[in-house]
Amino acid sequence: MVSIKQIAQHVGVSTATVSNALTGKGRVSADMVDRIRRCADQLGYRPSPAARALKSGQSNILGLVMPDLTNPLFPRIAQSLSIAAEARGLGILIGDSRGDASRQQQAVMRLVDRGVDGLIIVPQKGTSPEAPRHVPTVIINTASDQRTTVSADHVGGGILLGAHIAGLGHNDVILLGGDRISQVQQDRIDGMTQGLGAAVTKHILWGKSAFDQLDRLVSQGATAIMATSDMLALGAHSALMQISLSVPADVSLTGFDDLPLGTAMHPALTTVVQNTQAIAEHSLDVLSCLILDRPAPPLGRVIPMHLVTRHSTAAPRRAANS
Amino acid sequence: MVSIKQIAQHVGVSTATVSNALTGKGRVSADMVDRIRRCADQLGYRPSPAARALKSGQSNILGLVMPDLTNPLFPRIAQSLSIAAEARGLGILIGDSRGDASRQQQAVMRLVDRGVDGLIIVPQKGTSPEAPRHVPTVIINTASDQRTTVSADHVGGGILLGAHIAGLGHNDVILLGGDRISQVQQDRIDGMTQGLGAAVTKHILWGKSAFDQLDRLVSQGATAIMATSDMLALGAHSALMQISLSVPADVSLTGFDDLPLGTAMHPALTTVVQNTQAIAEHSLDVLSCLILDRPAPPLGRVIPMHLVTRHSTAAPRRAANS
DNA sequence: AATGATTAATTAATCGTTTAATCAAATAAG
DNA sequence: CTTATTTGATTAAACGATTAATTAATCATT
Repeated sequence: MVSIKQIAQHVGVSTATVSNALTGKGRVSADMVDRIRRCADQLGYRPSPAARALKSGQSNILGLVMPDLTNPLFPRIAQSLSIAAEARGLGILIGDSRGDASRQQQAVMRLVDRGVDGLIIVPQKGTSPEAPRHVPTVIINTASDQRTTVSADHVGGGILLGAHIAGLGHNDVILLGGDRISQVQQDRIDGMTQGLGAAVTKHILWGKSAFDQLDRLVSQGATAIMATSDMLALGAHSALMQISLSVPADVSLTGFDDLPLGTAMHPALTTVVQNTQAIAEHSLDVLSCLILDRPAPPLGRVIPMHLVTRHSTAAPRRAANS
Repeated sequence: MVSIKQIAQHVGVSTATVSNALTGKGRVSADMVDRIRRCADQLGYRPSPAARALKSGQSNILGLVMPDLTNPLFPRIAQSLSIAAEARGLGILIGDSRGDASRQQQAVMRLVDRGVDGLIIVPQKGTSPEAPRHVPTVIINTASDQRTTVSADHVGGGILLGAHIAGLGHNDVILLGGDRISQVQQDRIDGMTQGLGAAVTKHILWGKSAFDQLDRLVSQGATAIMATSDMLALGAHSALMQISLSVPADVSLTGFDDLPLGTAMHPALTTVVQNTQAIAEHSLDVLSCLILDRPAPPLGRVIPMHLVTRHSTAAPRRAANS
């Protein structure tokens, strides 16, 4: 590999001058800069990241810890972060926390040992990851998580959906959660509850076993099902079809997150999107400030979600119990 | 941060001795090793990756370039790679090639500039990424791609599915591809064609507009639809339901890749899984050899796929045209 | 007891880059 | 014409770890 030393030799100056010329610091005459630049890219010089990291104490690399990636939302966040990081000249080292909290902790440690400048953690549901004191960290979870610096407004998203469903005239609704240990899902349920308003009857069910109760509840008058994720909504849709109920004619259905499958299924799913781009940008803004020890990064910011109305929701066939 | 130098000072020896004691090289007395070890973890010493990388010329970091992550299979590969890499003491730096070939090329360059020891590239469909001469690279694509060192056996997977469908007695089948530019999908189609055998009538359709033709082809006698991905299969399923055809009673349906949505939908999708774990392991084996300049890494290996029979396939209602 | 072999530690150089301190030459000011 | 000041470069140290070469001390051998 060609180093600054070789350039120095070629041009006949000291390495310090080469460094100064290339980084634009110190005093170097204009035409010397020119000669050095020319020589550098003629020789195909690429600065050594290791040497820079060693000298500066900064790797320009961030660690990203993600939960099990089966949920297609996480890759989207990862991608947004990757794009945003790249724009800031930062690299992203991935760490998988697959499964339990202890592995998550291990992943954090490994990344720190690799010399990352900062960490972005999307916690396992129900866990509280801890980063070493001296490593700047941003946690992306949900607003009601006290430690969180950045998150989508899951409650707000729920409100949007709830208001939409209530606005269509539904007044007996099933709320479907996947795992009650997840604070995100709790917040979504809370939001939906708020959005629906006090007048609407609500049945909150958790887990896949809930599918079995759909039949009974619908026959007792429920006219809409609101799931805490698109995937769950797909499952509910399948369950409904088994008992010959159609969406949205018999039952309206909503999801969360706007996954690709939401447009692949029929009817296309009414759902709520989070602006992963904005979350990524803001996470990095905060993290950059923390790393540079800059004052008062705007903490606890919440990124609004947006309603995507498609064809899985409609007015109820007739008012059920009122 | 605590360095080797501070330990040396504490214990009252030279840094060389500390280094030797900690790495187990050179000559150090047993109890000196003990004292140094003790002091090291009392002070909370963590070796500097930057310094090591500078001295050794190896970063122990691999670059992973992935196409647009909307396809949920890629995260799964990323996760498998991440786990396999970790077991080998390697880190993974991600690069997003979102969209076009030129960005993919940029992503490769950026990773190389960050000093990765090697690259793993999952190419954009229809592109030929190039890594700089001196950077060991493994490409994960499909066996018919000449440059590829590792891949799932997409043709074999297709054969498995084709044989399964033919074995059930179907003899008029629709093959559904998403994008004909993708070599992977071409191979899958080829495999399915082979697996079905010469006696079966095949209609090959590409793209989402193909959904419109399903009605006609089925009424003309087609009894099964085989898609090149689970997502596409979900789309087909929705299209079928719109024209009141049920799966598998009226039409059998198969996918590819065993995505989570395959079990969320009803009936659960018959599909084919790739062993991402094995692909990851083998990729890293090959890459490690290339990096260490070891001889003859087993090239062009193909990892078999496995059939997952669920409830979206059944014997045709009655033999259509024979 | 003198020589050689072995053991345990140290010295010093190195990886590639940055940067504070220094220096010589040229220019400006008195 | 001497004294400041500015300019453009160099020297040398530093970042943290590794390692070949070296030295000093211990032990065994004849």
